[in-house]
Amino acid sequence: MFEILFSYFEKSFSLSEADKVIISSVLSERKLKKGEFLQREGEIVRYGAFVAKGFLRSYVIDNKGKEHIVQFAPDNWWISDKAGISEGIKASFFIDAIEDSDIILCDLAGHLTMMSKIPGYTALFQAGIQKRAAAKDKRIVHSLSATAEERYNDFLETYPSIVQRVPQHMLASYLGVTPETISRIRKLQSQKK
Amino acid sequence: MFEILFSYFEKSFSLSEADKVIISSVLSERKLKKGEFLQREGEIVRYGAFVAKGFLRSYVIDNKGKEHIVQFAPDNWWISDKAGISEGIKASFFIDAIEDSDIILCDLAGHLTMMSKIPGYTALFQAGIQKRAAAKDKRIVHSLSATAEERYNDFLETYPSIVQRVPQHMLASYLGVTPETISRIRKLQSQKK
DNA sequence: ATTCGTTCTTGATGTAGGTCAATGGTGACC
DNA sequence: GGTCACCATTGACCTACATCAAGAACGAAT
Repeated sequence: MFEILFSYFEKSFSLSEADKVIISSVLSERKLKKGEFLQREGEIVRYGAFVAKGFLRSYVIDNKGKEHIVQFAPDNWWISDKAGISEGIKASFFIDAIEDSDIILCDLAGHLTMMSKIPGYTALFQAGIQKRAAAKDKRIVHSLSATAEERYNDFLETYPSIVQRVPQHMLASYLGVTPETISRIRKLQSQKK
Repeated sequence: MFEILFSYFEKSFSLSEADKVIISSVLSERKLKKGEFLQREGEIVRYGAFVAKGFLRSYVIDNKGKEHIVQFAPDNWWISDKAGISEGIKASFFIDAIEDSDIILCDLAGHLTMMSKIPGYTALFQAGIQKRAAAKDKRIVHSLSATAEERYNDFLETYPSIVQRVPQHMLASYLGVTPETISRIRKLQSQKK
């Protein structure tokens, strides 16, 4: 299972055998069944997770009892509560598996070890932070200004592979609309063509 | 002007005289008149900025020609295009001054120097990244799920000092509503009491 | 003092998308 | 194979907010 993480890393930088030893000694593996939780809101956060296979999501429940999906994490994505990995912090999200999943857990110690010993990791991590921040800014602006249909189309373009895999009420929850609206948008668009 | 930055730092960690020398040799000062730009969309980004005095904002213009404010930065805040400071990247935002402002510029080299020589800075920077990421997540969820009035009230609570200083059409732009809506919300609330 | 620009207010009307409710499809489990 | 959840669809109606338009209040510039 670490092999998947290795080849993920090797898309950005090369790993020596020694690096691989460090990584596998410092991280741990876990399997999640569909529906199983990695963390619940309010629990103490210990790990960030890399999805080797499967599909996770993070979400919050607002004061009206409604779920709002914050992030999808299909294969080869990282998911964590805060940006990066911290420790002793209360989780603000729920994170659970949408499909049976194999994940790799990274705690703060592991993160720090990799940061100090594997420069490529540090660079990748920093770049990831920036990319995510930019994506969040874009999502904020979009959710404030774009129509439901625009957001839907944008999601299709940006994450075509995700659309296939999530039930559409989850897509609705991510986009901040009702499932009915997604249904109507799809109908409209199929008629247009 | 560096004094303001120093005391900002010293709220989190202590600075030696040597640290202060490093900092002031590596950063630069600048004044902006109200309305002046620090950067425009598409320009090459060189600096993150610390607002010593005054008020900046960042915003985008969408394809319908509408402005959307991404961030406000009053005294003692940082503002930058991406999370953190990078170089040779095209700006995705406009950043300009809402009031006459004194700012301190930090380029990538300065950032790296401080990261390597001043551990307190590194810690503060990391913590800042996390706080911002969490704030953005909250804003995303809010903008997808809360009503205009809820978002307005939340902004009042979270940033009471900012509300005083920005014209309300900018507040509207930040919240993703029209100025008319803000006006009506205010009227409603003043009647209630 | 007067003009002008800018911001804020208020009203009338339109519309995107939410809510509610009924119906049909589909897969899991006994 | 039938029952039972769960999910998507569709329609009728409603509401929050946008849009458009017309003043009012304020300060800055001449």
